[in-house]
Amino acid sequence: MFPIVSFHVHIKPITPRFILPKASKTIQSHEPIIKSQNLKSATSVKKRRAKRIKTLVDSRNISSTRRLLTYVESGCLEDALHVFENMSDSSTFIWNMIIRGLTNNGFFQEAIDYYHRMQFEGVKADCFTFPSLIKACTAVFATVEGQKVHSRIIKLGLDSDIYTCNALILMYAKVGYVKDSNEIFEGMPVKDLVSWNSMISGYVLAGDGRRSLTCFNKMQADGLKPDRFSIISALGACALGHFLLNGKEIHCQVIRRRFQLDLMIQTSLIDMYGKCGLVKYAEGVCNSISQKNVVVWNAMIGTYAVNDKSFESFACAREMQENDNLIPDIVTMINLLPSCAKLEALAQGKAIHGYAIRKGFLPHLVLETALVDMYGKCGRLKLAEGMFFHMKERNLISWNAMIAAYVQNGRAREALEMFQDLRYEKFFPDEMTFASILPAYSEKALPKEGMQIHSYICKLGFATSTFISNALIYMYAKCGDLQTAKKIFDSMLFKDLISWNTIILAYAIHGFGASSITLFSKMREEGIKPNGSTFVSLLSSCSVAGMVEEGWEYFNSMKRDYGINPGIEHYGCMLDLLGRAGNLDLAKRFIDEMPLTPTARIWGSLLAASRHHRNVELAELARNHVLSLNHDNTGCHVLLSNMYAEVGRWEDVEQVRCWMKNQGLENTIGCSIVEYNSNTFRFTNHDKSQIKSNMIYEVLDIISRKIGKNQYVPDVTKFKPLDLLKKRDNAPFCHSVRLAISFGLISTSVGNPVLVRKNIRICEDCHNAAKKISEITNREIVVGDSKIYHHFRDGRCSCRDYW
DNA sequence: GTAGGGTTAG
Repeated sequence: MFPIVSFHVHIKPITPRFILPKASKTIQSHEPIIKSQNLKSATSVKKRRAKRIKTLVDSRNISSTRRLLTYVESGCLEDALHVFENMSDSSTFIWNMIIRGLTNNGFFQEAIDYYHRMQFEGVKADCFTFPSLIKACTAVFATVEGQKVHSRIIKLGLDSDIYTCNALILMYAKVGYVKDSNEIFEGMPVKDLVSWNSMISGYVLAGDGRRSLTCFNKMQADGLKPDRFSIISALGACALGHFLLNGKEIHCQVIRRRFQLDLMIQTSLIDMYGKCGLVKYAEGVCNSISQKNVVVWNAMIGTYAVNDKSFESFACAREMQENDNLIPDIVTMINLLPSCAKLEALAQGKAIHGYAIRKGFLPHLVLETALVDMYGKCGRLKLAEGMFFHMKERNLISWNAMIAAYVQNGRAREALEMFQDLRYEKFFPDEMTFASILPAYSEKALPKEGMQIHSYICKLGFATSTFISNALIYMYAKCGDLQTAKKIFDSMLFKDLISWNTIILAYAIHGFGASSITLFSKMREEGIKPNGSTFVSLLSSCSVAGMVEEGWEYFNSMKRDYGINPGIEHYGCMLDLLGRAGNLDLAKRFIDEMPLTPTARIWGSLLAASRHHRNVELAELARNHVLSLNHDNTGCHVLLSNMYAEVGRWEDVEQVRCWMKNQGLENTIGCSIVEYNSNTFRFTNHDKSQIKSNMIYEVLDIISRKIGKNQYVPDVTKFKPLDLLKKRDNAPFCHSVRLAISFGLISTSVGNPVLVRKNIRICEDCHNAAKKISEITNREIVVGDSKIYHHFRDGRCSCRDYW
């Protein structure tokens, strides 16, 4: 398939979830990603042509002005500049020539600089100067410069010049001031087809597909016939807003107007169908093109990529090289990288990176951002960081990619720091930023911090977005504020499947299984069809709330009633349920018989069940499987080590600890946090650093005496004296959760629940203590551990003592 | 003798 050549790329073994139904779609490991002949850079045709023209022009006796014009028109910029700098004449005409030459050859800032020089030298700009100059300002997003130029145009009385206005329309739309574009457009005394096309295209540039189409229709109502430019832009609008019906209408128009052989229109049609999710239609258009160019192929590769057809996108890239002998370009790379990310095909991704370096594609803002994204999604955070921090130029999208990479790799702290840093840059967060950062808040924050980010979202006007609301529901639920999560859900104008899945999961996290099931019924009543994720939410809910029978019923109904094949996540939830029921043999058999390869999560679930039912042998087996999968899940090892300690197998404890040390794995330091007066208070075990420390310990002492201080210390007779000492150092009496609960009890008013968040799972001793504390203090205590929320009330916990 | 609108991209 694709890029690169000088070495063969091997794709990593693909886990079952990535195998497509058709076996023919697999990538052959012996196939290089990019063919070798494509590595040879195309000899510079342009340079040779320029040389020819120069020889021709030099041999003739023509004026400098004519010579300048010829050089500019043939792209011989160096020669043009040389002639220009040696000319004695300094007319507006020759300045216009040089500004146009610079702009058309991509030297935008230089074009602006020459305009300044022109002003400095007192040469008056005219209506021919501005279109090229504005184009240059647009290209480099020189908003302020563009506005100054606009004032100058008004002063010179050129603001009704049709060419200049058309250029201004595009400039304002591209730099984010589409209202100004519209004002210019509406104020034009005479509009031509280009003016309409500029406005249609301007709305697309501004991301407003709906207004673009309105403009397209208005133009026709005004009696103007759309040309190929109008159609290409209008198709862009349909692609942007996923307006399939409008897109199809335009396709009909294309056929009626006999535009169907226009390659650019065909490309736009592929893109439109691709973005609207109609892959078959896109393929149809693509197949009808006899002479495809790279852009057509790229549009098709992009279509497959956005429609989750990663293998097809690779196959398409191969076909482009093998059948059409075309060389992949930067856009090909950019379109393929998401497919690498989807398949976690790191080798392919690296091969593309290597190819890009060899071809001299880097540095390139979009390509580098796509690489950050790919490395992040393939779990290579270091590579993503290396890419991002070495980028010469970054925009909001690159920042979003890096923030998302941190979040996806469990580094919420770094993600939050980056989000703070963003404020020091010239960027304002957009929808994507919030969608990426909210999971980090879900991981780390408490309700007040969550509310702060929520109000920031409202301030920037993103609160009505379904996309963002879904992320907010999850964040509030994970922060412990289920009520606000539900409030947001209820107030949403448009709820999609993800909204329903999220609210069902929200209740699952808090152990309210019955509510999850009620919500599922409501969802069905509203005609929303569940998907695989819905069942992950539902089965988790059944598992957390101990609803074993209901869980089995939903698991069986997936395939039977909804045609959904259970995935590894569903098997994981069922295993949690079996673990809760206590039949470990059945759980083990369930793993042996399941049709998918067990993952670390599956073995982790068995390990948790073994811990709960004190089966050390099975726990060892589960941990060995986790080890064989090369998974660095610290929790598994700590769990086993604790089990060994509980039965007094101290040598084994030491062995696990030593092994962890050798592997460079550190035991996560447990900490619990409580919010009080908008401040977050953090406690570690035996913490005495808080201001109210004395009071906290006094309260803890009173409580402990009431619930029986030694009641939950494991049987000490099993311990060796030295180990007993060690154990006492870490006595559950002073565990961070209890310190946090004590602090919560004295700092919150009676009647309100005490909310504590913990970074690791709650231990059995503290779980028992929390139940007792809720009983004797008559307070609701809510402890969110790394997986679920425990609601302690009247001596009972919502998890029914299984977690 | 000069100028403006278009395809694929995170």
